[in-house]
Amino acid sequence: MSEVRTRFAPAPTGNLHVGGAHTALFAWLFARYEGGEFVLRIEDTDELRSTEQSLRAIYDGLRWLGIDWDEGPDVGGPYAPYIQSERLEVYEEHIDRLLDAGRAYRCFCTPEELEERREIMRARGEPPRYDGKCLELGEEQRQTLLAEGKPYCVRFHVKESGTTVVEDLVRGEVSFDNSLMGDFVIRKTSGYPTYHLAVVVDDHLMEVSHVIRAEEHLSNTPSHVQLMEALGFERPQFAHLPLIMGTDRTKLSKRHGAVNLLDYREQGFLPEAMRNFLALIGWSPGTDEEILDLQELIDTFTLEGVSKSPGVFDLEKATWLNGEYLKQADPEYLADLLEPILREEGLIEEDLSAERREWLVAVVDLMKERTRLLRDFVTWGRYYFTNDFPYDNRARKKWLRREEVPERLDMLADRLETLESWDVDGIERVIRGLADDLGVSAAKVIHPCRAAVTGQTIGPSLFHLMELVPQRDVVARLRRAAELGRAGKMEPIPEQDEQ
RNA sequence: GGCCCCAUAGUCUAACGGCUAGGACUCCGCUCUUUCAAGGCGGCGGUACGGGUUCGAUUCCCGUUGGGGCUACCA
Repeated sequence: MSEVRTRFAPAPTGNLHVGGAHTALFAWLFARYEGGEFVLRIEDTDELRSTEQSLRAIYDGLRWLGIDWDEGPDVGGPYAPYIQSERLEVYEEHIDRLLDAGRAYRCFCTPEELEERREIMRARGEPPRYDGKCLELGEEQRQTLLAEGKPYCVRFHVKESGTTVVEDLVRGEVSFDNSLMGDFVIRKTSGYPTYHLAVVVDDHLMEVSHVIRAEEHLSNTPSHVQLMEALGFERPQFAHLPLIMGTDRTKLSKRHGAVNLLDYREQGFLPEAMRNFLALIGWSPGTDEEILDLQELIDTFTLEGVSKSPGVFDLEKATWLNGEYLKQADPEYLADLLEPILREEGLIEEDLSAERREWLVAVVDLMKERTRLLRDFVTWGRYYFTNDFPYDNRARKKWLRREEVPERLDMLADRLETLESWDVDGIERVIRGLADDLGVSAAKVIHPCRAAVTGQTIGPSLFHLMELVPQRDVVARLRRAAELGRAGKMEPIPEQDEQ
């Protein structure tokens, strides 16, 4: 009775989007914090838009974030099945009960008629709700229409007066005027139940204790409550979460670009960072802590900490947070995540030898301090993997096009070519030695060398980075840059962004 | 239009009537360093507005404004 059971009940239409993931995360965290159960239920009562592919995307997305479910379509459970299209008889039964009790009735109005009448109501400035036409149907007319085989849907007859009060754990008491509600459809002409009927029946049958969902459902809740009352169900607790909005302050949707959770995996987000970031939209642990691992999230999550106002999905902050996670991450782990990405870019071979793998881990360890997304490894870190990298304009302007540079690069190439031990100390000795012999500061050699070897003016410690690039390649890069410089081919590229 | 929700810097948030409204992202400056997109230090910037209640309002009440959600045989 006091057991907490929450659920995430997505419609398998399209990808798991960020908003859905946010809702799922909160419902899951609450269940975990309370030591209760978390159920995954698939609401595919939209027969036309539901797809198998979408179902897989939901599984993938949730798993990626580290959200697991105690009961669900794939794992089963005591209240199976967990896919609504497989529970049709259950809904039918409840619809019949409402029909028998006179709380629901068959409606023969066609969509066209409905639309027409709604239009009229709108024109008159009235709320465009169902006018109750078929409620007035006499038994005889009903039988005739039925006998004619006229298609119908079933509508729930809402209370005509009074108010319905919803007790919400996030928002407090919210009341709705019953006279403003229209009789809504609970069984479509197709025979499928609508969301409103199915959600109410399933939450009851599956003994969901806390209905945690996004705020867009708050307005539907009085309808659900009336359905529960008519069916004699006990009310669950409700908690309506703030919506996630795009930067234009409307509900995050396809229009905003990347709303598919898994797109962020593609972009190089770590799941723990995305999870942490999502948790921070509309919730706060109440302290200044912002970087919270899974266990900390579970330990500190409460509904009291959930805010009422919607939050904007701030990609900048998500990226920063990801960078923080990257810094702290185990290089072996990051290398695992990076391998497929690098392979896809053609930057590493299919099978990594133990030695190559070790090298990759070293590259990751050196770079992770200053990356924010895994993808940064293939852009900023491209020079570790291939000699085919661009020279950015800063490198060109500051060093590579300068007159004295080519000669120095060649001298450095000559000395490095014969270096016996290709390691940090050896490399540093050669570079500083050349600077000494030239009577210039070390920086005057270091900077051009970095520009020639990486194409950039910034990056990790030069000596450490060079150690990870084959000696032969470094020498070749130095000579190539010298040659291009002399040929006047190191001028800044106009169309390239210079900052 | 109707109903419902919301309102602390550009963004995410803390403060649940009582210190100079705290933290984070972004931006800017300084600093360390061979470089910075990393580190360290610092700075700009906020209680939407108007009324109440109160000794005292970010906080409570009302209104205004603004934003959002719902208004489907989608969920």
